[in-house]
Amino acid sequence: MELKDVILGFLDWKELTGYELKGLFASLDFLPWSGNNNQIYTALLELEKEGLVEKQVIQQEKTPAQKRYKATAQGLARLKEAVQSGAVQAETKNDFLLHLLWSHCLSKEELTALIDNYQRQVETALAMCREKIKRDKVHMQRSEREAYVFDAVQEHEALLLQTELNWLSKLRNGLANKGG
Amino acid sequence: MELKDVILGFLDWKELTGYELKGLFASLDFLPWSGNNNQIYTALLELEKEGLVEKQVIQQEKTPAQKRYKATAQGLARLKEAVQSGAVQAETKNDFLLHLLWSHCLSKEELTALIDNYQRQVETALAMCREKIKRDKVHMQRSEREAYVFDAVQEHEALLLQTELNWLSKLRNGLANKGG
DNA sequence: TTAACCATGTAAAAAGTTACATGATTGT
DNA sequence: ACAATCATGTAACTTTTTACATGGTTAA
Repeated sequence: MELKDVILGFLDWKELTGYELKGLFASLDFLPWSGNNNQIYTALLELEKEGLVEKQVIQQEKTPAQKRYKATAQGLARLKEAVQSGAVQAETKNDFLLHLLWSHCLSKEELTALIDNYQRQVETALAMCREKIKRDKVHMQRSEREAYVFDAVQEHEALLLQTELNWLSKLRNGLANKGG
Repeated sequence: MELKDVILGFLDWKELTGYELKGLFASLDFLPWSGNNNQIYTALLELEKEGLVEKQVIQQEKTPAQKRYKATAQGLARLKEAVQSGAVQAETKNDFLLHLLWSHCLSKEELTALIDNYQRQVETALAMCREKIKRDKVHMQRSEREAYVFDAVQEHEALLLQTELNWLSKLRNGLANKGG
């Protein structure tokens, strides 16, 4: 599933401007695009050229004009196709694993410090993740099912962080039991 | 930690050619670079220019000449710095989450089929992952500690896949309990 | 007055993938 | 014959990020 398909999903859910889409990409951590201007605005132009979205220009008194987009029928058709296509296997970039891989060059104390630091970092990330889920205003809830699914998607990240902490704890114990 | 640091780690462990490095990047799933020619050979040239690695050209009778690299003292110093620097928070690209996010456009049966397919895919990936760990010949074991750490790094991926299956199971139950 | 918000777009740079280019050897 | 392995490197392309460019409003 590429960026344009995800945007299509948002524009099927709600009429949105490029600026609002940027906000969504910035606030939803499970979206693997930064949502910078270049990505969003060029994607919208392309989607429009392909007839998958249509826009409505709204002139405002004090703030600049808005281009409010929504998905067309063809857009929705393409979205459904994308949703039903096979998912690409998830891939994780875990920088800490690389640090650990070459930790041979560290003393026992240095290695312990490395693990301690990372554990604190993950704990913080988990706390922030849970905080965000709580006070997040974005909710896809056109149906009870959609609301449930959206929660599951958001909880996914917290689960990964908790798994990381469990793995770290096991690593720490394993290293301690090996002695100095 | 960038590509050059990881290569430095390998060349501190063992003298290797670009070709052999390519093989390592292809076989170790936790390395977030494909290890294509462009990446490896240009990285090696740069590392050499910076004095972080040095090479030994070995002429062979039948196969092309080898350039066998190893890390220098400065290279090792840079590696240790990189290892001790703060790790970047892990980031996951999970395509299935995006499919799920817009699954609103699917019927109950279509959604179930989507989840079924993905579950089978993850089960296969987990089986392959475990297989690979078993028959893998690459082992960093300059010390007992390093061997332990290497195992932990390899197990990390299997743990993530198992977590994905647990999460899927919970999702499936949750959707079933909501009724049709 | 300084920063954040609103609102859209383009240009340049960096990172990553795929393809091109060469060429002998070994196994099926 | 055909594919795979060994061995190195470059060129073209795609994707992603960062920076440029503009400019009014609102709140601390």
